Amino acid sequence: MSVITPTSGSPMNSPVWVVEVALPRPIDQFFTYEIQEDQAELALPGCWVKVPFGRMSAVGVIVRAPKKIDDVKSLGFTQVLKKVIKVGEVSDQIPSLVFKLCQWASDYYQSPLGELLSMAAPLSALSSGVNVRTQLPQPEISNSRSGLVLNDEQRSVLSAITAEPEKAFLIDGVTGSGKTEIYIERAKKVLAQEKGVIILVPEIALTPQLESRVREGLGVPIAVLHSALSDGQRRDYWLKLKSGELRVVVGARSALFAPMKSCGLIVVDEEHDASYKQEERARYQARDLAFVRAKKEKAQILFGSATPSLETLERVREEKIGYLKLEKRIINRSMPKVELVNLTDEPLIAGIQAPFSERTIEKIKLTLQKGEKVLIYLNRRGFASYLVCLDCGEVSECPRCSLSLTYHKRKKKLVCHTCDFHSEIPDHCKGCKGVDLHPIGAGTESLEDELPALIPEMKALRLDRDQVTSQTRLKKILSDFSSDQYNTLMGTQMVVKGHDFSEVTLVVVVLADGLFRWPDFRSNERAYQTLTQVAGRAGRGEKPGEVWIQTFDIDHPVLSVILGRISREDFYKSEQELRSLLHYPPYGRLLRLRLTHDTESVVKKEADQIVQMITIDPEKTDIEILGPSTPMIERVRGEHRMDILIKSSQIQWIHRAVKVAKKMTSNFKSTLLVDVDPYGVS
DNA sequence: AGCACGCCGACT
DNA sequence: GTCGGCGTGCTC
Repeated sequence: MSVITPTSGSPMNSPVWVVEVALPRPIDQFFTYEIQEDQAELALPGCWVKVPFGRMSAVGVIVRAPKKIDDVKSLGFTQVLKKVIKVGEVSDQIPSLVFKLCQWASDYYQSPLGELLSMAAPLSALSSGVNVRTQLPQPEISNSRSGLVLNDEQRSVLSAITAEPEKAFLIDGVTGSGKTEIYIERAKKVLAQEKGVIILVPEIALTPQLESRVREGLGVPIAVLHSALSDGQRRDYWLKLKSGELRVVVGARSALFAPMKSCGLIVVDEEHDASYKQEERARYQARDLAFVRAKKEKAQILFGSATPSLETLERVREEKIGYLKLEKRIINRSMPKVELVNLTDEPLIAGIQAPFSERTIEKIKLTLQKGEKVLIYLNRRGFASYLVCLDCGEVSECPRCSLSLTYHKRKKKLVCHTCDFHSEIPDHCKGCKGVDLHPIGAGTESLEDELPALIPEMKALRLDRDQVTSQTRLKKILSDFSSDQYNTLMGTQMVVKGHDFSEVTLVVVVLADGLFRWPDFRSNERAYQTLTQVAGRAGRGEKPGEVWIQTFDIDHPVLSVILGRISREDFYKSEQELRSLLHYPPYGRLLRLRLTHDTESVVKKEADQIVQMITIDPEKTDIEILGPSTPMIERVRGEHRMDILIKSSQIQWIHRAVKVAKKMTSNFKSTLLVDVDPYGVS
C-alpha cells in the first residue's frame, strides 16, 4: 500500500492516469481522481480508495479500471483533479460477483452505487488499516453431532432439493416442521463441495438460538453478522469470509453481500418477513436481491416460510421457484387450538388499560396454576397510547410529527414512537389548562403493571424495545423466562420472532384489531403472517398448546383463516384477486416518489408539478399515476411529506418515471425519496 | 450524508 | 460589539 500526499495537480497537457470512484453518499454520480501510474495498476474495480472529498477525506470504491488521459482538460472539470490518497490491497477487493450485484441493485432500486458498495464491504475499517486482532465471538465447536435425525417428510424434501442443486425452492412448512434441519443438511453437502453458505434471517439479534444450531449442526466456525458488531469485528469476519477461512455466514439482510468466492447455497428464512426490505440509505429487498445473486452465481436458493408472501407464491406459479411442503410438526406435536374471544359481547375486566375478557383472565390463571407458561402479545409499547384531557379532549401530540405521544409510565415521559421525541408528563392541558389528563389505550407496560395484580400466580417478564437495550439484555430475559422464577412473558413483536419456548402452552393476543386495517395493500397478508407466527409459539413442547385471540372484529377475514373457517388457499386466492384487479404486486410493479420539505405548501406544489410532468412526458407509456397524496403520517421530524405512486407492468417505465422526477427535483426545494418496490403503500 | 459558509438573537 | 442558531449548497 503506498501513500502519497495530494498536491495541486499535474502540469497542464501532460498525460495523467484518472480513476472513477463511487462514494457512500446519497449522490447520483461518481467522482474522478488523478492516480499515480504505479497505483493505477493495482486500482481494480471493487478496490477501496481513500480520497480527498471537500475539506475532508472519504473512502470510496473504484468503479472502473483507471484510464490514461492525454489532456486533463478534456474531462471538462472546472477545478484541478484531486489525487487519490491511498489504494486498498487486492485482498480487500470486493469480489466481482458481489460488485456486479451492487451495480444491478443500484440500477434497479435507483440508489447510489457507493451506498450499496458500502453495505458489501466495511470500507472505513479496511482503510483504517488497524492491525489489532479483534475478538470474534467463536465458542468451542463440539464435534458435529448426529447427523440430525430427519423424519420421512424432511428426508423427501432434502432429496428433492439435493437432486436439483441449482434450482430455487420454496419450503412451505408450519412452525416446528423442521425447516432448519433441512437447511443444515443441505449446507453440509454444499460445504463438502468447497462452496460457501449464506443464511439470511429477518433479525439475527432476536434469534440467538439459530446461531448455535447452525454452528453445532455444521460443526464448523461461522460468521454471525448483525448491527451490534464493532467495525473491527465486521472487518475480520469479512476478511475471513473472503479468504475462505470461514465459509458460512448467518445474518440479517446485508449478509447477502457476503464476500465468499463461491457461494453454493443461500437460505432466506421467513422469506415473507418485511424486515428484508431495507428502508434507510440504500433501499433494497434482500429476499429479491438474494434471488438475483443466486441466479448469477448458480447457487441454490431456499425460501422458507410457514406463510409465504404472495410475491414468492407467484414465482412458484411461474415455475421460477420449485415448491415443497412440510405438513407435519416434528415429534408429532399437534397444531395449537385457536379460541376467538369476542370483546364486543363478553364481560370485560374493569379498571385496567387493556381490554381483557373475564374468560381470558380465568384461562391464564388456570394455565399458570397447572405450572405451565403463558405468552401475551400486544403490538404497542408504553403504558397507554396517549394522554387525553378530560375537559376539552385535547391529546398530547409530538411537536415534530403529526402523531400523538405515547404515555410511558416508568420513564415518566411522553414519547414519540416515530422520531423518539421525549417530553415530561404535563400536569395540565396545554389548551384549556384542565388538570384531568387521562391515559387511553394499552401498551406492554400497562400489561406488566396491571395483570399480576389480577392474577396473583403470575410472575411476569416484559420483552419489548424499551426493555431490550442490548443482545446481552435479550439473552438475559429469554433465559430468565426459561427458569422457574417466571411463568409469563409479555411483549410486542419481539416475543414472536422464532424463540423456542417449550413450556408455553397458552398464547394470548390481547387485541388482534391492532393488526388489521393498516393503510397498506399488504395489511391482510401481514396480519395473517403475524397471527400465524404468534400462534406458532404455543405448544412447542410435549403438551398441546392453545392460542386465545381477543378482538372487537370477529368477522375479519384474516381471523377466518386462522380459525380454519376458510382455507389458506381461499384466503390467498381472494388476496390475489384483489391485487390483480388493482395491479398491485406481484401483478404489477410499484414506485413511490416521496417529497419532503418543512413547508407544507412547498411540497404540495412541487408534488403537483412532478405529477404534471410525468403525465405529459412524451416518452410515457404504460404507467398509472396515483396522487399526490398525503401519507398516513403527514409530518415527521418537522418535515411535511407528499407521496406519488406509480404503477406499471414494466420496470423500464418505472425507471423512466424516476428519471423524470430526479431531473425535476434537482432544482426543487423539496428532497426526493425514491422507493422502487415500496412497502407500506396505501 | 457531512460540513462548510452565511445571516439574525442573547451574552462576556 | 461577538458567539452561535441551523438554513442552503457543494463535494472530482
